[in-house]
Formats: sequence, structure tokens, C-alpha cells
Amino acid sequence: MTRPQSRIQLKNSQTILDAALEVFSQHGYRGATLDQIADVAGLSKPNLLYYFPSKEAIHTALLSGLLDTWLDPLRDMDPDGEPLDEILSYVRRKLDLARDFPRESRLFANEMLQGAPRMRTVIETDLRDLVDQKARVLQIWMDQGRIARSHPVHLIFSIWALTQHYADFDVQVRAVLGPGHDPFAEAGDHLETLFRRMLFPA
Amino acid sequence: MTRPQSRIQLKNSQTILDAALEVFSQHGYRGATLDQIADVAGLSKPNLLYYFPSKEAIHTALLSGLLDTWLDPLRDMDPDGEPLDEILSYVRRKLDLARDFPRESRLFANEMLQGAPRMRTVIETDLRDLVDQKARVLQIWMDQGRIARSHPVHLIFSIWALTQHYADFDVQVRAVLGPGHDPFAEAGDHLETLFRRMLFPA
DNA sequence: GTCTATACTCTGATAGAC
DNA sequence: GTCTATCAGAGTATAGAC
Repeated sequence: MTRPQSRIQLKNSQTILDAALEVFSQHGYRGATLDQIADVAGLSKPNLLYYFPSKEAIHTALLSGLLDTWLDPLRDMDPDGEPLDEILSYVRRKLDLARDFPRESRLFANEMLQGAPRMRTVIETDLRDLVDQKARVLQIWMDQGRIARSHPVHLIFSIWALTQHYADFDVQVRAVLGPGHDPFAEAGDHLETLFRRMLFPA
Repeated sequence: MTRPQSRIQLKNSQTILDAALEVFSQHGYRGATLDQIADVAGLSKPNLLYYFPSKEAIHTALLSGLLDTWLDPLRDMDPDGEPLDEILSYVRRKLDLARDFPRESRLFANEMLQGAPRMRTVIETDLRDLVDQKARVLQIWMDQGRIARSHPVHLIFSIWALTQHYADFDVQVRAVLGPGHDPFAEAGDHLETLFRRMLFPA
């Protein structure tokens, strides 16, 4: 990706990617159309294809880098830190991501629902390696009796599920809670309670 | 929907709905094509449209009834039962649904990701009413000190998130776990542990 | 760099033979 | 009930003027 050069090119590329994120995250790869992306970006369709060679290329540009951002908080979980603090702050950071980047979360969810046709490899290698590594850390903490025992990998799944839910199912969450609620603030408190009880050494 | 009459009509309608479920759940409404559905069903495209008047009609037929099936386990949570048993068996039944009907789960997830354009009303009324009602039951149990305190509605969200995750992110779960694992069996144990600790009266 | 025009394919839906 | 043929529109992408 050595595309963007001038300031205007960089700016337009960004505009396009932002519009594409909006559309892809809502309708999935096949459901998204260049017309719609162009419309949201405020550019003409041929102009889109001046900046990116194809629809696929726009989608790929969005996906690449997404997993990295997504996994940064997990990467930062410190084996030498205080177990409960490390896990709680991971949960907190993951929830913040869901709140601040819901479209990225939904883009990822769409890719998973489709069977991860474009991320299979990276998931089976990079993601898997990182999870294995951090699961070993969790296992050690459990063996030392510093947190309660549970399946380390499924514990990580639980954190993903509980935090992403607030981005991916945002409509449902808000519809059920009704007006006058701050879903993410409440979720923060709720999840902290849940994980404190879950992890408290037996 | 008074369409199916003869045996063959009923059978073909079912074949079509099954194929449509396969395609819609993977690609979302707009990403799904009649060609693909016809192909999976082993029928011609015009034949599809002999049984259903339009693409939209097929999708609607799938969605109607979905929420009911999905909420049945919650509906069955008995206010007069033993709180922990009731909640744990709700979790168990929800996980069984995710295991046995992953396509239905993904169809629902797709609808949510799109902003629930076709289920908004039913979510804001039926779903919300049921959750409110069951949240009150949970609240009473908490007030009686029979389960630990937490936000009742978010507790229900947590159950949904943790169980649906295994259907919707199935690819990711299997890729991370690697071969030789039974995700749903492990999840069953893990979630029982998690909720037992979460709900144990303080 | 951006536009209009357009090529070509795919998609939802219909007509009509059998 | 099922098929072939086909239509109108939408979809991705390209050509070429400005």
C-alpha cells in the first residue's frame, strides 16, 4: 500500500476508507456497494476507483491493521503485573474499543459470520499464537493461586464476547434498556463486578 | 402465510427456507442472492419465486418465528424455581440453541449488525417486555439474597453474549482452540463455573 | 484529479412453453 | 410445478474528455 502521496490524496483515501467502513460494517462485503460508499464519501464512483483499484482492495485495506488494533490490549497484558488488575484493565480497554470503534467491531463480526474468508490465515496463526501465549500466562496465575481456576482460552473468549456484544448488538442493547441509559458505562460496572467474582481466588 | 398446501409444496418450501437460511446467515440480506439460494436448494430461480413472491418474502418468513424460538428458554425461567438452577439451566439451554441452530443465531446477528431494520419493532416491544419482566424476577431474587447482586438486564445481556459468541464466532473459536477440541462442551463447563461464581450470594 | 459516458456482468423478477 | 428465455435495473469497472 504505497498509494497515498500528496495531502489531498491522503485525505481522500481516508474519506473513502471511513465511508467504506460505515457501509461494509453494516452490510458485509457483498452487501456493500460502491455506489453507497461513494455516496457516503461524497465522491463519484469512478473517483473512488481512482484511489483504490477495486472494491476488494478497499475492503482489504480496512481489514489489514484491524486485527492489530484489536489485539493490542491483549498484547499489553503484563505477565509481571498484578493478575486481577491486568485482566480487569484488559476488559476495560476492550470495552473502550467497542465503545469508540463500534464500526470496526462490526466489520470484524461480519467477517467472522461469513466464515472469515479473508482473515482465516491471520486468525489461525497470529491470533492463535497470541492467545496461546496469554493463556499460558493466565494458567500460571491460576497455578499460583492468584486467580481462580477456569479454562484460560475460554476465559479470553468470554472477555471478547462480553465486550464486543455492546458494539455488535448495540441496537438490541439500547432497545431493551430504553432511553436514559448509558450502555457502556453500565457495562463497565457490570463487567468489573462479574470478573471480580469470577476471578477471586477460591 | 397460508402458502404450503400439498405435501410436495410443503417439502419444497422447507428446502427453500433451509437453503435461504444458509445463505442469508452467511452474507446478510443484501449479500445473499436468489441464484445462490436456488443453487443450494437444488431448484431453479423461477421455481423459488413460484413458492415465495420475492426475496424479501423468504427473508421475512425466516425472521418471523425466529425471535420466539430464541426467547423460549428465557420465557421458561421460573420465578418460583431455585434461582441458581433456573439461571444455569437458562444458560445451558441458550448454549444448546447456539450449538444446534448456529445459522439461526448468525441470521439474528446479521440483522442486529445491520441495525435491525426488519426486527426493530418486535425488539422494542416483545423482546423488551420479556426482558423487563424477567429482570424483575432476577431483582427479587437479589433482594432476597438468593443470588448475588448485579444489574439484572446486563446479566441477561451477558448470558446472550457468552452463548451466542460460540455460534457467531465459531470460526474464530475453532481456529484458536485448534483441532481436538469440542468448543460447546468446554463452553458448557466454563460458563457453568463462571455463573456459579458470579451468582453465589455474597 | 474529477467528471460523463459506457461496457459488461449480475440480480430480482416475469412470461410463457411444457 | 418446473423449465427456458428474457427483461429492467443495479453492480463493478473502464475509457476518455476536461
